[in-house]
Amino acid sequence: MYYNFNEIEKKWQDFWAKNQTFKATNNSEKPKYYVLDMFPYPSGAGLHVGHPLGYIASDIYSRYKRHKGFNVLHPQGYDSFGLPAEQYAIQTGQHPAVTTEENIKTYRRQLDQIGFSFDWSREVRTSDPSYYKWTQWIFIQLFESWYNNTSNKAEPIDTLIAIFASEGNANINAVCDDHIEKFSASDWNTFSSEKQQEILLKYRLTYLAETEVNWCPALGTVLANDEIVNGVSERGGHSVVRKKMTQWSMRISAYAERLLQGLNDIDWTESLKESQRNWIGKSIGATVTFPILSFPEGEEKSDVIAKPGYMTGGNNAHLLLEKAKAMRNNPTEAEKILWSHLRSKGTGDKFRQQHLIDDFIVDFVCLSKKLVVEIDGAIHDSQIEEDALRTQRLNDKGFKVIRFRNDEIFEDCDSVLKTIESHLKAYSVPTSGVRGIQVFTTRPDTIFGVSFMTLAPEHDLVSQITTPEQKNEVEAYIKSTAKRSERDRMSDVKTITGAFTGAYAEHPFSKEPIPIWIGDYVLAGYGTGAVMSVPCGDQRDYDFAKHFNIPIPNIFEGIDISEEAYVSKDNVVIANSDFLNGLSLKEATKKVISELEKLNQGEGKINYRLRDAVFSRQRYWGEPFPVYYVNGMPQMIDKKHLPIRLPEVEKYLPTETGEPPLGRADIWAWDVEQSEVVSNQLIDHKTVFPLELNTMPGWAGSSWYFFRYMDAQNDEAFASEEALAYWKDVDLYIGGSEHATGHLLYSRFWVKFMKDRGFVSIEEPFKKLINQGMILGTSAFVRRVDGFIFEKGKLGVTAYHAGGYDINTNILLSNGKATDQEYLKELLLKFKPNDEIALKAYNQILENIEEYKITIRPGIHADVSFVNSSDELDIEAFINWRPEFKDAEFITEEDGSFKVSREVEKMSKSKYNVVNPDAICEQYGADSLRMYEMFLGPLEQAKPWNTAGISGVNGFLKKLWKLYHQGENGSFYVNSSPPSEGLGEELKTLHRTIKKVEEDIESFSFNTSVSTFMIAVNELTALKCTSKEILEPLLILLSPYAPHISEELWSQLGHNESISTAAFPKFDAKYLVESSKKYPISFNGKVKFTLELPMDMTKEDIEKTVMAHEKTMAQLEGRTPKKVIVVPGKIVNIVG
RNA sequence: GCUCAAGUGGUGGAAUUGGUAGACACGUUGGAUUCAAAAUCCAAUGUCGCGAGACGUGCGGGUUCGAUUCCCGCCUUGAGUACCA
Repeated sequence: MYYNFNEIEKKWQDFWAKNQTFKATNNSEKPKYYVLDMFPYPSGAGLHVGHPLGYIASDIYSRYKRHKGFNVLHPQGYDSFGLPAEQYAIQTGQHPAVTTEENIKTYRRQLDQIGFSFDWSREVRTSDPSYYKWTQWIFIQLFESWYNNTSNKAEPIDTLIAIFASEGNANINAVCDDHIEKFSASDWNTFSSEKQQEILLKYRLTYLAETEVNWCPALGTVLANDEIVNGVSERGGHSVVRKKMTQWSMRISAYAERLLQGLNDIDWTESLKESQRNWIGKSIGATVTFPILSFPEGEEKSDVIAKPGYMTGGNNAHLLLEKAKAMRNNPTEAEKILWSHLRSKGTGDKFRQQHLIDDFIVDFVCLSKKLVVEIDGAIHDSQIEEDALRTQRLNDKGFKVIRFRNDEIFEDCDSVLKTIESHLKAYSVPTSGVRGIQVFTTRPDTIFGVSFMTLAPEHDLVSQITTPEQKNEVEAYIKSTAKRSERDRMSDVKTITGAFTGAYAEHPFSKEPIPIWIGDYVLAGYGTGAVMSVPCGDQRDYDFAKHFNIPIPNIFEGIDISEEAYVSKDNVVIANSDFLNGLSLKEATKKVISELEKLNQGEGKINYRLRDAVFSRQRYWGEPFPVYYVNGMPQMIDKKHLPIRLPEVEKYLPTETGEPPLGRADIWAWDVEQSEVVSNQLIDHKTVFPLELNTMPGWAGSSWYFFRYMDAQNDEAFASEEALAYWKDVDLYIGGSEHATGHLLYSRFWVKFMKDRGFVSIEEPFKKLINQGMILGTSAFVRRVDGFIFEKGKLGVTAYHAGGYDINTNILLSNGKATDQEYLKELLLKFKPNDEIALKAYNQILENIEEYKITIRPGIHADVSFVNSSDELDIEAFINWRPEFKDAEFITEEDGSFKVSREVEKMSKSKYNVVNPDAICEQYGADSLRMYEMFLGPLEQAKPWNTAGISGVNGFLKKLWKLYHQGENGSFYVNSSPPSEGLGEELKTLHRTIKKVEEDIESFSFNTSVSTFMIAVNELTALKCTSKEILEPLLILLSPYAPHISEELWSQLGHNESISTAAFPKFDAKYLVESSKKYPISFNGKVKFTLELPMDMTKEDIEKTVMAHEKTMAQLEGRTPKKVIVVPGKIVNIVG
């Protein structure tokens, strides 16, 4: 009987499926263990050998844990919403559900043939309505929650509404939008429902907000940063513009600190934690507000006008403006007098008269300092209450109101003006940053080193502050940077660009004017989109200042900044900084923050880089939102009507008007009376309303799927309380590091949220996480003579230069020829360059040809399936595949073979180096594939695939089979005789193997345990071991790695039950006790010979024996050693 | 630039606490078996050297009786990140 792996593997895969061998139960006496693989997307291309690496590792661990007596949950499913299926649908018109179903079938077939111990009864698919019902449900929970900073957790929105109704929002300490107006309880209660909803949206954990996106009009879609190359879309090369869109966002920033702190409690690799830490990007510093000194062109462009929201808007404002104009033309006497003093910057600041603010026409206003001056006639005495309300409203808008009586102006206009001037002077910039430039800095101590400000070109203020003289330059600059993607702008450090706005800000302390520049090294999305530039302390600011000839004041004592900025935070002593002189970084920081707070121009602040996550996608193939709109306000559909199913559309493209694909659906409106989705034609905005047209992003479904596996069929809840309480969290999670800042951060966020709201009891989803390294492909290249490259000088050392020239030939060189210098020189003579300059260089090179190394380019990718393990190309197959080489000249090796050159690259279709596991399973079997993938090297390390090596593990399995088939004609033979004295060596081998394999699995060092099995089988084969006492436990050790052959031999040993739950053999150290040790005897640390001595020999005896040995004498040649070091059980070293 | 890994034969890699560097495989070479091939088995295989021997874990130092392992400096490669103000 020979080892027929195809038959055996099929047999046991069927057996496992039929008997549901790996079904996990939700209640068990055994301890639980949850092993999870990262959610696969079922792509159309199927699996290549790189994909199963992590699955094999997790499967080995799962099987091992079962042997160790755990109730193991090891599920699998599909993250089946996603772009590729949608792209395919757009191209072919096929419904993504159909292609997804097909792809899943392929995946399942491929996974099954590798023999994974998944509990398929718990399979989930994110695109299945019974699954996304719960994704929608969680979305609603997020919508109905807010983050209470005081309790430091998410709470139901009802608690917030209750507070608003009883005390307004003054004392709320919540994570919310910036610049929320203050309101009282009575305000709240008089607000319209829309107004209340609008306010609540600013507090909800998922909310609608305007977000800037990369919009590609031609594709009708939003692109990610890395989908844009050189300012145009990667696909198609269409132009991309930055556009504001209203989209759902997730307030993940609320959890920044907890996401950061949580990293300390989980067993992940340091590098992974580090990238999450960087992503969260906590920095401690201060916000500083720099007032803007000049609003050229008057303040018409100030935010009062720029944000029409400040007016009542529409018809009303239009009427009021007319009225204001009339009032302006008919001033009262007092107004006339005061205006004569205020106009034309009589007080130093520009005033306007009869100006419209909100619903009010105020007498005089200085917009830049937010000061309203009202003159009250006699009539005002009778409307004190109305005036108080008016003042209150204006205050809410940030204006200060001062009132004078008519007679005050008539009697003592000077003192009136003085009062006004003192108010103008006292005006301090509100910290909201509305009237100044707000920046965040981690180095507030360097504030006296500020010599300019830099705004991101997209900053809102830019258009408002730019002077007419600078307008052209600034606009041209903005235009030129808009073309560069965020990534381009950030990676290109060398090109320094920028423009001066003509405006100045005021230094908070020195009151000096500071020029305001714009530069694309400042990014709008980070911090406040503005920087206080300290050229002496920041290299980017330094380079910018040098480039534009901006002064570089030095504020560091004893530091030379003539060549570069002093960016170090060590040994800082502040100088030239007024009240900060002589202070250290720490002292100065503390001092400056307290001074800023006194001025109301800044405060200490902790900043996080983590931005709220955009949650809308303009796609078809994703979860629909359970949301409809009433008067533009989003409404959640009641949980009991979920799921809201994805509607049918006739095409998967955006609509002609640029709406997402769901805009094409005919039946996509919500009837609140019937509680069902109905035809769009019925929309009347009374009982039938439009539904949300965006869908959810890929990470929605994958942020909580690990809970669904605990109770995958549950209709009543995303998982039952019992299941959640039993399985708790994932004990071991294996997957790629590419999810470091996406999936792994978002899931942690959702889990923390779900814990806050009491839906789950855990704070972190993944206790231990391992990244498997990528398996790389070994590409094959057919080398074509298309030019020569010359390298001169010491290769590998710094000094060498390369040159070369191109030619066009259809000559293909076998790799041996292509690397043969003599041959290449011959070839060189045949192909002279055409142009004169190259010819001259060519002749020079020929004269000194010995000094050069000639190379040619790698060549053309050949499909690896045409190449055998000795790198020989099947020329015929190659020509059939690439007919353009039909007439090519193939220069072979001396023996007539044609060799390719090899290079390690990412495994990818486009590089023709993909190896399909199907072919491997067919030729060598799943057990060989499993063992070989592990044998390749450490799990976490990237390594190249080379199919040739698989014959080694395949040979091992054959050898193993033989070990159990030492009977006549290779029949099964295992001897169950009791252990005898002769079993000593065999027991030693067994127990050494048990020890090593157990240690290796526990430390995820699977590659070394494969070697251990090989050694064990080699030894047992040499010992001709046939004893059941040895061979039976050996199978259990092996079964996690090679489950099929283990099951087969296990059943041949007479077992009727699967090997999968057999208890793991117990290691017994007594079998490994050695009586003697072969000591390496070294002289000055170099081993010269070995000497076998008893283990129990004392140090002194060892020394004596060694010194007396003839080989020692020979080594010493009569010298007397200075010292003899004896480490019992280890080594002897003789010095001297 | 920063952060984190990693540099060991022709190749993948091993050496878990400082103690015989190169386990285990692949490949290569030679041999056996075979009509032949596949498969299988045996032997050799770090480099230089006929040999004794010398040299060898990216490079340069250091600590130590002894360093792939620890320390300092540098170089290279890979991954992540992106001027985070």
